[in-house]
Amino acid sequence: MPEPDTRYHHGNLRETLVTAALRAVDREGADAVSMRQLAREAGVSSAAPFRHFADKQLLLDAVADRAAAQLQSMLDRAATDGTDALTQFRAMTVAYVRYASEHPALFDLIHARPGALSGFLGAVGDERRLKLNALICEGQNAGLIPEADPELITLTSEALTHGLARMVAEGHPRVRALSSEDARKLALAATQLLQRGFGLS
Amino acid sequence: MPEPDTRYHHGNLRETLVTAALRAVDREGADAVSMRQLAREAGVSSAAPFRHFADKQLLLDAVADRAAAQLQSMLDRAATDGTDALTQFRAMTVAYVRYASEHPALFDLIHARPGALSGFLGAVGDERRLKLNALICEGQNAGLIPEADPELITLTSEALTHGLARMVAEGHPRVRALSSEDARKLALAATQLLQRGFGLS
DNA sequence: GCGGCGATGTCAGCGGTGCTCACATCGCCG
DNA sequence: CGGCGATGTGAGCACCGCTGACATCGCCGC
Repeated sequence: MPEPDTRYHHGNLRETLVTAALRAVDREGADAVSMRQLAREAGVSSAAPFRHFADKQLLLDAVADRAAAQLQSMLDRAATDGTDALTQFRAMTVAYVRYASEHPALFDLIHARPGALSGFLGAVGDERRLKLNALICEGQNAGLIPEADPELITLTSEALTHGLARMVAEGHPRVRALSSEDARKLALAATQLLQRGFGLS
Repeated sequence: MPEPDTRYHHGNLRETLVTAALRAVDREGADAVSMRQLAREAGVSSAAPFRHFADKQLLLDAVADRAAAQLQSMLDRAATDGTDALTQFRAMTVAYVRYASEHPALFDLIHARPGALSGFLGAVGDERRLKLNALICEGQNAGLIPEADPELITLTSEALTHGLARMVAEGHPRVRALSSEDARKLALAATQLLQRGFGLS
């Protein structure tokens, strides 16, 4: 018994596959991973993975779920950094863009669900939107953000940060990381949007 | 001679391949197209396409170039609609988001160049940024847009419109089109950004 | 305790893919 | 008109996603 934690027949394959696939996607992009290669790395036959994932897309979905959870936890953690709404917003923006910069392929995968509800209708998008909305209302009550339709402000700031993140992620696929100076500048720009505020007349 | 415009051996294959690939990408996504399938549709052998494109990526690059040209021409056309900078900006935003909504897979492809300069460093991004910058300076001179670092305003509006476009494109992959009402609303929001204006203190 | 049964893994294989290489064919140019 | 380069062909390689029949393992009820 070389491995104490290997259960069942050969080990807990499902878990092994997901974590290996996540690393592979992160390093080489989503369409560079192959079932057969993952099976080889896990030391099982090429057909074994299909006992756990009916097809490749389902594996990628599982990877996307895990990546989304990672991102979400980073956002949550970032939101605890500041006390007022504005700095929390800024921290979330930085974290979001930073994730896109450091894990462009995973960031892609999260928003690339081909089936039904994707990126902004999926879990991450919803939670993020809720949090942003709450922050904006809080900021308005504190007088930090001008009065205006909160829905519209939320939509706009969401679009702005997502656009920044995508621009960074699309820059050089998995080459250049965002300098912390650049990140600060971008976050500043985004925050300015809220400070100035705007809305339908 | 059934075909008068077929030159050379079998016809002008290169052109045929690019247009067929463009339609295929638009309808079914980039990784749903295959060299062999395209060859079949063109009535040539599976190896023929490789006389014109050393590998699949180069074909997709050509398709992306063509799509980018399409998009660019729509943006140019949209920019002639209005007289003042603000309405021109709004028209460009609508056109940009509309293209992303109607051709999500092509919009993806344009920004997905894996090699060197991609989306925002490529031709479309540059021309768009230049045009936006010009519009903003023009708007500032006309007093329509508050004085502030034009570079920063350009970056922000670029990110905002790109973010909106991606959110729409990611919504339901190639299912739902953007209602003209929604488009108007989004453009309004983006324009508000400029009207209010903002910049580094 | 043990026998059966479901979950898990194996093997061989199907049709598809990107891509290559030796060869055939065509048009143009000297 | 003859040769040559551009273009298309056919066979084939290695890989892929995925399938079905079969083997093996652990657990659960008898």
